Amino acid sequence: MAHSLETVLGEAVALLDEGGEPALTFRALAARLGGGAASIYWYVANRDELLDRATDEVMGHLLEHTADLGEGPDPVANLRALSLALFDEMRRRPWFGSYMLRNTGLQPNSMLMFDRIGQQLMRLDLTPKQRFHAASSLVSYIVGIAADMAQPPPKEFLDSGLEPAAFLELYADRWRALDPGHYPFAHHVADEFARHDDEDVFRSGLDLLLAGIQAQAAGRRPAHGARVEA
Amino acid sequence: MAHSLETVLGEAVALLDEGGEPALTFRALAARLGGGAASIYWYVANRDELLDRATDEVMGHLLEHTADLGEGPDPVANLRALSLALFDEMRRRPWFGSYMLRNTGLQPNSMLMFDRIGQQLMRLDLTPKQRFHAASSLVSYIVGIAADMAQPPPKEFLDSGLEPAAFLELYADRWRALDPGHYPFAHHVADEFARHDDEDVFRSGLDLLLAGIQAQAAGRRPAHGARVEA
DNA sequence: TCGACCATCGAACGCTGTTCGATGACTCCG
DNA sequence: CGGAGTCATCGAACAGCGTTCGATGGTCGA
Repeated sequence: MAHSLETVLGEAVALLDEGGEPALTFRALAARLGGGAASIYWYVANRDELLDRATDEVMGHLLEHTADLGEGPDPVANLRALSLALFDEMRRRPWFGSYMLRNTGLQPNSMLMFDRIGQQLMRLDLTPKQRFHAASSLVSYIVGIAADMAQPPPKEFLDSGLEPAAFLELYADRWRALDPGHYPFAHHVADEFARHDDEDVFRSGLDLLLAGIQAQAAGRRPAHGARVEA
Repeated sequence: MAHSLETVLGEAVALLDEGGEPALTFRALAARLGGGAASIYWYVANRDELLDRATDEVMGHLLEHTADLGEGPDPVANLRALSLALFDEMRRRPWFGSYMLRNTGLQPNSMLMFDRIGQQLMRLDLTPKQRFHAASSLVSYIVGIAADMAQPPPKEFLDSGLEPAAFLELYADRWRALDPGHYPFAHHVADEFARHDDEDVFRSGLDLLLAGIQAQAAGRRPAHGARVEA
């Protein structure tokens, strides 16, 4: 069968989309491509490189689709838009976030995304060190949220067949069942947890970071227009 | 051979400390315990549960060693101290962070740590929703940094035998070799990257978040004593 | 003394990533 | 036209993995 690096990566991404990281198997991928598992090694040195290239592939597409997101007048708004685009992609592909930050040197598109974030920070009045720290913190935060959402739903959920909201409520009940003496906070926020929306949580922490960055740029004066609510 | 859940988890943690997650093998663990691999299944249902319990084990020890870290007068300072304790543990055990947030229901100690963070937030003048968002954001950020540090050093490094600082400089050179037109930010912060210290970066983002939280508590007035520099 | 339960064991199964040598197709050069 | 050589693919095999199973002996209470 006639393959090509593109078709290999394309099918690899499809496999990842369908079953997550454990579903990406050389044999399963070979079956899709209509050939033997050994053939894949012609295009890729090992499974790690396959994963790297697959994630960089989707990062490349994401960069294309968001090419215009850095051109707004407000750099902070651009950072928010860029971060939300990453969040959307991670919601679509839970496996994606997990491999986002292993910049093993290859992964040029991940590096490009990092640079895009940094370019917005260069438009703010910050020191290079502040900019480097800000970019790193933003990426780490995004990846942290990604790792959270990448957790596969416990099989209790898959078995129960409940709606996500109902399952969340069931989970909140488990919080409420804890000993209030040892877990006062769990009780305090059980309701919030039951009703929470992942994107709200993401936006909230993101805005904390962005407000802090903007405050730095404004020279410690209170930031204008920075959303610190919610 | 006579095992016990404690010795099993203890040796599992030792194995993880020595070789990271891939080193934790049922056969390797059995060899350490002086028995067969199948015996481990008496104490643990499968490898996932073994990992969960092992991480919860070290989280338990961490909770003990930091039991006094929530008693300071300033909740924000307590949050910083708690976060730094987690950071230290992740630096000591790179594998630890990766498994910190899979709260599959078991993992009572991870839940306890989450609650401890929340308890400090309960001392701040925030809405329950704000507190839930703040706790989630803090944990996500910490985990994101953890994921970053959990990346095994590329084998180029292990082969070269260079000092970490020298290797970092070599990496920075690679940034400097990129096309400045496509990667302006990489050039802009290459020096910072070469000299950066992981803990500084962590503290920086952490302070952004904490400053934002404190600003929320202060009702949008500029926060007192929140470190926004660096 | 007998049965029940606890803890452990060796052997095996099915799966994984990966390697190797062979095999055919295709291109280029004399 | 013919042979050399690279390209791409293949089947088979290897070592390792998590996991299961049935058997085995040890320990305890009745």
